[in-house]
Amino acid sequence: MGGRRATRPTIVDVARKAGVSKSLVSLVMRNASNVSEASRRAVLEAAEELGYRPNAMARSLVQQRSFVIGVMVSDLSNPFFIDVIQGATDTAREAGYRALVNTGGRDKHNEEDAIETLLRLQVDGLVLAGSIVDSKFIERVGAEVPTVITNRHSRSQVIDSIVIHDWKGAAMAVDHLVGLGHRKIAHITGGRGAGAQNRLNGYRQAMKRHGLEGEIRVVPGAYTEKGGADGVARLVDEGAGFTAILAPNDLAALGVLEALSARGFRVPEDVSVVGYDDTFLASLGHIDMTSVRQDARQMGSQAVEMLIERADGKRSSTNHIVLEPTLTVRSSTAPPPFGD
Amino acid sequence: MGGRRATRPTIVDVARKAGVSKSLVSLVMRNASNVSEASRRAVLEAAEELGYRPNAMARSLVQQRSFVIGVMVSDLSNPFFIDVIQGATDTAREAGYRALVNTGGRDKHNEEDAIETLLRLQVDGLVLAGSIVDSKFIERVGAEVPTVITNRHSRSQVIDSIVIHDWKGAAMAVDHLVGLGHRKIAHITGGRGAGAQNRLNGYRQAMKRHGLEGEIRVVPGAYTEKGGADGVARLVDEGAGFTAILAPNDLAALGVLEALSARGFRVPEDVSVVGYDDTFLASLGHIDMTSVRQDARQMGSQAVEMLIERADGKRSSTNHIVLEPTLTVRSSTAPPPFGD
DNA sequence: GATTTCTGTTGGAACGTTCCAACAAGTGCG
DNA sequence: CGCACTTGTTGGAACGTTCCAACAGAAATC
Repeated sequence: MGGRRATRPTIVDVARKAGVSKSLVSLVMRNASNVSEASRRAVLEAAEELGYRPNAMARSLVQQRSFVIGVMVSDLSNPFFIDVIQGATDTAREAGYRALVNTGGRDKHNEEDAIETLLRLQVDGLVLAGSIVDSKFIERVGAEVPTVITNRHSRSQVIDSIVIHDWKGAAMAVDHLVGLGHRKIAHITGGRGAGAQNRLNGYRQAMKRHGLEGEIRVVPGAYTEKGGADGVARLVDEGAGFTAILAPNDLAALGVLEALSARGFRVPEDVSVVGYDDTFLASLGHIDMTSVRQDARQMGSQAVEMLIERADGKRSSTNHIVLEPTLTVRSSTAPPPFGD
Repeated sequence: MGGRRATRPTIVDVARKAGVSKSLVSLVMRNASNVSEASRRAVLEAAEELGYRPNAMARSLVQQRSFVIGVMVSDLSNPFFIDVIQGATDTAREAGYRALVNTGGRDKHNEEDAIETLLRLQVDGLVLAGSIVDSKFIERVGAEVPTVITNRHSRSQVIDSIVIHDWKGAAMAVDHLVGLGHRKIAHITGGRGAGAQNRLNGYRQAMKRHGLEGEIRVVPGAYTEKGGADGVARLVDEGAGFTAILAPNDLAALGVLEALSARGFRVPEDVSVVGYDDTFLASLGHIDMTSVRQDARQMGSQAVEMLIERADGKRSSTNHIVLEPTLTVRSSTAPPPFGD
């Protein structure tokens, strides 16, 4: 049962069967123009019968191009990156490339390993989505193959980058809350997560701009549910009041919601909450949370476009792109309680 | 800026630089045993200096093995499959293989295309996670390369399969609810989704087994938030009472929760809700939902193990594995309201 | 009718590896 | 000392494709 798998037929087998040269088979498979109808049919028929499938490795070996774009994504469990992948995949497909995903699981060593694997497979371009590996490593990689890094600020001369303006996103959230009448707006940070530092700065600046310098409240957190919950615990322990919380991302915001309700705070009546990333989590009916929207799909898509430009030799200068965030307002934000 | 990328150094360049033959370089790179310390060092040094990186394509071409396992996942936005990928990736890595992910986005044509791409890359094995392509197509694929299909029942003589006992999972949920005292247990189905039919059958059988044949209530739904919400609307419209709902998966269950709360039902005081898959969604503190647990990671892991067994020629019989679900009880289920 | 151009086809070199049979230089043993 | 064995190294063939210069035959041009 199952049986031995026959070795796969090669171009030579097809040629023999169709009674032509292997070169002609090659031409037919790439549907070149100067092939007679008769030969074309004979070849296709033979190929079909044998179940022939071109060997992409042999092909890239001689062509020196694989038409594969590697996507190394640090953290698959973050819905944000899933969207990046989808954008990259679709755009690659439209351009005649394929996107292959490898994951590092937020472990530096595994990430390097994943990148190494993709490089050995001779990918034509590399998207590093939220990678945590050293700049030095990335720089070396970029010298070998067109590379775009996302969600991480870069000044490299070699690597293209594409980020969403974290600073501005945080500021927009603050503006929204201030517009609703809030003054006591606290921020739980994303720790050493990608973009967290800029979001923090954006928060600070915006508070100052609104003359709320004295109300700045920052507690350390992380890009996880627990990070958000811990942040709330800290805020409450410290005693000073707050009427709104800016979380570092959506997952953390969920932790915030949970921790608040456990402590008897109602959202948004007592406290307003703003998430970040606007992943599907924020849009779940049961949650329906205001969140800073980052267009992850667009990000993946544009990253691939940049790579293909480079691969085709259409560009040799380095691009650092900054996308604009927007704010998706939902029902987790409202004016502060009376008297605050 | 950016500059022209030099062509990559090959094994011959390293050999020349180190003053040895390319064969010896090859041996060093695969760290073979019979190499003198002196040569080894010379080679490694030269390789380092040139930034040499073995070309995996050339290697697989001659070895007739790529040590790559392809994972075609139909729907990246389902957290369940993300876990399957993680399991597959980790297990592959431990066994000296790499897992590369390609996605079809729930589109039949794109899925076939994704599979084709992986095949042309000469993967040593293929995991089809929740694929919706024709059995006929899959059967042909399986004749070429070791293949495991997950979450889809198969009787194939060629393709291995690995599923979780959907029938039993649904029955466990019913048992749990009956144990709490429920009788009016409704089921919202997953439509044509993978495993949905079996879950439905499991529900029916379990109801009968408990002598609740007359209480069977089934409404059509889908594996989406909307599917769950629509199901609730239907149940309410139809008028007959219910004290518990078995959703077809977690996402749908979230829709159920939302629709219930919009209609003024409290969970679990008025209605108990059970989800399916036990993804991270169910465990979110804010949601904390009882759900039928399917060990997705284990599934991905075992799929890869089966592939490697085949690739190593250690097995030629076909395996159809059925994993056991368990029930994770959380706070969305409780005894029915008094009097029901 | 000779030359040029076009059309369709071809065999061999190349891509960057691994495999393999063969070898030179030691090392051990009777 | 002669022989067998071991250790370390080697060049060439092979993997399955594409590229390229070259070709034969037909069609077009003078």
